[in-house]
Amino acid sequence: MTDTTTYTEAEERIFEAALQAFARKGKDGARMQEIADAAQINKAMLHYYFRSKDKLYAAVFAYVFQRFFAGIGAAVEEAESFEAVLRTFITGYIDFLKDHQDVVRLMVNENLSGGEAVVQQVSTLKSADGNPVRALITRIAQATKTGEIRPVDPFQTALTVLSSCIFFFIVYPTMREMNPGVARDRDGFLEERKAHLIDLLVHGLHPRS
Amino acid sequence: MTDTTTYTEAEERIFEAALQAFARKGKDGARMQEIADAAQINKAMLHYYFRSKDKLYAAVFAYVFQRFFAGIGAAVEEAESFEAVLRTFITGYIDFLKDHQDVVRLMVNENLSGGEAVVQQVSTLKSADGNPVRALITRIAQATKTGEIRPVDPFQTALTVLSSCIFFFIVYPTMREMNPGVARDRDGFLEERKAHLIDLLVHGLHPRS
DNA sequence: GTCTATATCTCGATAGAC
DNA sequence: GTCTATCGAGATATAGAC
Repeated sequence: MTDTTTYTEAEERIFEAALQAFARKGKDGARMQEIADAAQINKAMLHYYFRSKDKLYAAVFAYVFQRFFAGIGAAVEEAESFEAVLRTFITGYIDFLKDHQDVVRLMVNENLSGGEAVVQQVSTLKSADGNPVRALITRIAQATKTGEIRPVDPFQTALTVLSSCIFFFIVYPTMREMNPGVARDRDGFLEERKAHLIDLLVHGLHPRS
Repeated sequence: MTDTTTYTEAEERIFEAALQAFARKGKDGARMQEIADAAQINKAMLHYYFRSKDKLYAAVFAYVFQRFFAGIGAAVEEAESFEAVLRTFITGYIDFLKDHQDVVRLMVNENLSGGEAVVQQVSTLKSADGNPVRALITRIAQATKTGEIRPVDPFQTALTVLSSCIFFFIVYPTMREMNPGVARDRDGFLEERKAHLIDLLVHGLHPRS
């Protein structure tokens, strides 16, 4: 189930509709009928194309999982100084998340309900040796050895960076309610967020006497 | 629906069972039957006590919402230096989250499905003037003015601190899969996490020339 | 207050005509 | 490939005996 999988026009619409439904209501909460409606297709055709709800979910999740980590990978590649890595990563990943919010929601939903689908997908990353999280961790470890940054735990640091970028999109409804300014100028807030995170992490990781 | 609400013994059991079910499978995915079973009660009694699934969910969410922010509040109070605030908050809040993982899951689930229940609850915090997130933000703003820390955006900083503490618990299944060491010694990992976050943030916020 | 039995509805899935 | 009609499982909710 790689990225090379191709779909017909109808299947594409189903896919997008299913992603949106599963992301908002989870695997159990989503309804085949609403997916069919959103895809402008008959409900019977949904089963004709994807056999069952489980199979549809599995296909959508596999797609989302690859996307989620591809977004990370694209941001780590090709950067010289570690500060440039940090800058590129934070900017690139927040932009990616902004454009793929359903991807985040589905990933989180899957984790909340146990994450059984995650298990199989993780092995995909390992075997391909293209795990972008590991790439980020390795890059951090490298920078601690060269003295480019303070001696920090690479795994913890990577987790902190990811947390700080992703969490906002998860709790956006609460954020919006507590600080209406966030909703009034969402893009502006996200630009501020990038700057804040780069500033905080560069200072937090900078070597000291 | 304040904390002063009292419940009978049976209602307490229902409450705990419902929290667990809603947290793992969401409002739609959770089943009244499984809640009844877990509460060691007849399914009809569930409706006798709480009328409907919607009302049960509303009651559980209100309880969880208060708990979630009370956990933040308890950690901000009574600390002298800002570094002490940071230390107390991170230690206290991670410990709180560790002991109330279903609270996190339910909060996130609600946000993923639109967060309609959040709207009413936020007004509760505002009117009571006991919004602990605002307290944290105020404390950060204060520290920037006295020069105790660098001039940073208080809202962004508070969001970063919360993100870094909470996110791990949301994506734990994925973490465990990518780094089995996390599952082998969970408590140890969380102690490391506290130390890492305190270290990173203290350095990141420390005033510089 | 407690439980059994059941009404009512909704969902996933399929049969079968076209 | 496409659609209508429907089956059967399982869900919420309630009626009514005790």
